[in-house]
Amino acid sequence: MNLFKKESMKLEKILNISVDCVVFGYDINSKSLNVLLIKRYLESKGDVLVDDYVLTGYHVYTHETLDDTATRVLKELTGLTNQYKKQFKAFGNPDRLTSEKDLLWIENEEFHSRTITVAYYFLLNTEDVSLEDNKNNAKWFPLKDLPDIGFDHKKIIKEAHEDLKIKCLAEPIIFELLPDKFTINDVQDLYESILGIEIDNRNFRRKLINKKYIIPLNEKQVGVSKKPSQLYMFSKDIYEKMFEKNYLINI
Amino acid sequence: MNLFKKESMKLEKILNISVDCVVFGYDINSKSLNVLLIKRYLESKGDVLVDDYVLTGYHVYTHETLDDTATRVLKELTGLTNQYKKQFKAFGNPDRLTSEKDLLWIENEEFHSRTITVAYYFLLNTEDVSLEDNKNNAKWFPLKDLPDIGFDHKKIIKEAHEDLKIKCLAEPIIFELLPDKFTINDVQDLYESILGIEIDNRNFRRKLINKKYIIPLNEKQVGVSKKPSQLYMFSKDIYEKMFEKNYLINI
DNA sequence: ACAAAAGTGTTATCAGTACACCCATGC
DNA sequence: GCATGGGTGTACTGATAACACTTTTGT
Repeated sequence: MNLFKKESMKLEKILNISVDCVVFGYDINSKSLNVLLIKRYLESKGDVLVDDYVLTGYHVYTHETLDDTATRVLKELTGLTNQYKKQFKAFGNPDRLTSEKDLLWIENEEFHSRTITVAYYFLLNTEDVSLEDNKNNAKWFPLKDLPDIGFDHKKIIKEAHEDLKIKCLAEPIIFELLPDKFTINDVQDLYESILGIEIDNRNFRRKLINKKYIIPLNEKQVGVSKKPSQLYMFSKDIYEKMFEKNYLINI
Repeated sequence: MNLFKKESMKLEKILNISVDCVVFGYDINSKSLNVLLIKRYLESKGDVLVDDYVLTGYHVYTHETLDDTATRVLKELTGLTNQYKKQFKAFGNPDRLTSEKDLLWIENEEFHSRTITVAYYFLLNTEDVSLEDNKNNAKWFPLKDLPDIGFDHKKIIKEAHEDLKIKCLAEPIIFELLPDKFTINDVQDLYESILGIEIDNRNFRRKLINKKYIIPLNEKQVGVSKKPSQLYMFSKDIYEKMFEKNYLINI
């Protein structure tokens, strides 16, 4: 297969199947768990017809896996690759794109109103994303304070959040939302943001520090106007070697 | 919308989107966790071209939710409705239906080789299913001893099993695989089947009996040639009232 | 010296684990 | 009376939960 052919194949979109991405970004300074949304705006003869936000997503190409579609969509929006990615659910209700606004919007687009979307979420920290001059008017919104959202994307975000809640209790994916070097309190704040609960600091500290894959660094925070705290890193290697599948039947 | 219209709409298939169902059935007598598969057989001029098993599945209709498709597929195969159902993953690799056998099979069928399938699993007990004169040649196979399987359905079964393993540790879905009245040892045997581990009987007993939603009945087994054991039932009501989301960060 | 957040210890309770024998029943 | 699986108790260990004050730093 020559390059030209490969390129031309790549451009065949499947018109009724898309991938939508819930991009979670943690802002360590404001301690806010955010979602990256893009602007949807349409006006006609001075009337604003559509003015809200949606998830980023795109058609699946004929010769592309679903995972590849998700990776491509994230790259186009943020420039990032190799972020944690999870396919969590497909959404395919016949009425999912049939509100008045959605139909208006779809008129100008290539995709069907009867589209099934495979939803992914990504985990990253907001600092890694530059939103300067992005063509989509992408913007971070706190999960707790979302704007007006189009299609069925509010539901998709909600289900992504539910899945994240469960998953972050069972696997160390929380570190995907943090910078490489973090403090114990950062991790606690983030758990509290995701789960919406309060955690006892002393017990949490002890528990986390006892994990062998949480490694203290010979470094402290700099440039903070308070006692600088100890920095740690997460070792995926050590975690995987331990293979800590605790078969606790918690039903 | 009149009935005729509704009926005719129902028959519009989406040709590149399907739902596949992994039907898990527990056989309490043989203590075997089984999967329900249907025969795929094709011969031409005396040559057997295709002879293996696949999951049951079907196209999504245009005016149908994904959940409804799954429910319909299960009903057509087993006559059952209202069984536990979980959408666990979408499979959409471009090469998922492109083996030689699969292409031969698809020739006679209405669906595309580039089909995306949304996979569900169902939980039930084998006793509830009658396989007398079923048109699909459906048959139970132990998960540990599967036959030759077509399409990418072996992978789908494997991932369903992984999801079930995780989910049965976190939620009381295990009782969906058992009859209404069961013994403590039944539950233990089933956990052992699903997880592939051995569990200490005394500890397991204590743990389970202490759950408020495990209710002892004034009944014992009958017709067994040994000491008949105490029967219990699971109370979903009590479970839900307790709302036992133990936020244990187990990472 | 003050503000702000970091960091620290003890006790009580609960849950998990390891382990071996007697019991009730149907045949 | 014997084979079969049902059912039982204890001691140890480790984890969790509740709880309030001192320390370190930058300004």
